[in-house]
Amino acid sequence: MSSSTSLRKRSSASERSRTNDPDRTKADILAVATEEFAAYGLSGARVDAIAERTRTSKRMIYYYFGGKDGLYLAVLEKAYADIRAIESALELDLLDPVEALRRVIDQTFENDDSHTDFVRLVTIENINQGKHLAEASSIREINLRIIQIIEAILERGRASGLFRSDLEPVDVHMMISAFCFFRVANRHTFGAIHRVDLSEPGRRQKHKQMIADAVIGLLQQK
Amino acid sequence: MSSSTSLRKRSSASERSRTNDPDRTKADILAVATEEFAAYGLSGARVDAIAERTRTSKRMIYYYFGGKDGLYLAVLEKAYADIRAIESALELDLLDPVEALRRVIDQTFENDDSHTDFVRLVTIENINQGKHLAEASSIREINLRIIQIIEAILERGRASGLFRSDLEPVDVHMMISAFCFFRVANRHTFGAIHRVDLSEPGRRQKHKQMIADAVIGLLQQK
DNA sequence: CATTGAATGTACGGGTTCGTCCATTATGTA
DNA sequence: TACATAATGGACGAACCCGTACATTCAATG
Repeated sequence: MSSSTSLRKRSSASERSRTNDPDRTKADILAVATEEFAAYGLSGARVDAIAERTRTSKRMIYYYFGGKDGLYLAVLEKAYADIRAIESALELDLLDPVEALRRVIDQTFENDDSHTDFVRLVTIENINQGKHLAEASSIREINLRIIQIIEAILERGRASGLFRSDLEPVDVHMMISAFCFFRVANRHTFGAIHRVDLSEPGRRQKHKQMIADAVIGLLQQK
Repeated sequence: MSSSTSLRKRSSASERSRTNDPDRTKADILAVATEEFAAYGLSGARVDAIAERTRTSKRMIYYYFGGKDGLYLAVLEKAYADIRAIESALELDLLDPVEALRRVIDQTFENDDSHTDFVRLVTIENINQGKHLAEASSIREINLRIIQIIEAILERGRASGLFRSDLEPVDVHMMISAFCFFRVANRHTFGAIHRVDLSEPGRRQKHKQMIADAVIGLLQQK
């Protein structure tokens, strides 16, 4: 038993001596952890399960992230950063306000729809009463961008008399987010109860149209 | 130490012999469990913690509900039943379609806003991929009612030429739910990021007006 | 009032899960 | 090359947590 262990010592080429690669190790852990936390929640996720699917060992999780909570926070920060990076890339200055707003809504819709992990992580953090997010100041900064974008659009829309002026950017953002987020976050219960598949392409398109029409229509009401 | 234990044997009047009351025991467990599951989620909830806060012992949880999962399912069913019972009581036949719809939206808004536990339980069940809800056929039946109510309103609205006819009741319901639900479910993350208190009365009223105007406006678009 | 099943309480065991201790190897630097 | 520090692995322990075996009491019924 133990003799066989002592035998394999740099014997085959495949069992090469280890290579230190901190960045890759961290990124690897983070990727696996994102899946695990998104799938099972904070309390449901298992540190051992994450470690197993990793190229490295559990020891590294504690070495780099301090523990389960630290890892969870890192996952959450990265998820927000990735999503908002996409939104920030929007170039809307040349479009008329209605078209620009439609573009923002389209972007949010597609983001939530294609980043299920992000939606689930945010949901989980809300179950956790946002306690971890409160410590992550970086997340707040990242999100100010989307508000600025909407604010600029509203400004231009008001200037040309298209939009009403009693709605704040943050409220408009909430409305858009609510629709796009709910479709993904509550997919399971809503789908099971009403026997509809919210991810089906046809309904997907319909909903995107609905949301845009509703928000834009609201802003144009006098 | 142990002598004192043997001493208290039907000594004081307050330590009366036990009284069997199955209904009360079940209801008691259910109430405590609702709080625990809503607070910590399915995997985060602790059976021992529930038992401790109960008038009875852990043994009774397994006696009446089979186990943690059975208890969770019972909690979920009761939560849905309670909410939809309120909605079903609406009397809308005499109102004009727009007013009736406004009444439905108002009801949904108030329900989600005042039943935080319900919102959290639904959220948790979605994190759990709706696997438990799929087994609870009762929940589906209960929810058909709200769709029927909306359908009737849409019918009348179309008949008098007020509403467009290309929106299904279930989509309208989703739109209403999405907004009302998100306000409560994502209160923590959204509030922390944008520094707004979504439960503050002023914003609450504003949001109620917004969602009603948006949905009704959408239905009136040609 | 005797009996029987329903209802309840206590104590505990087996498995799981987080975090850490100790040892070892890699890599940059003097 | 020697050394210091960073990076990694394996194994283990202590706490936690779910579920159950066993014992006991209540209440309905003949």
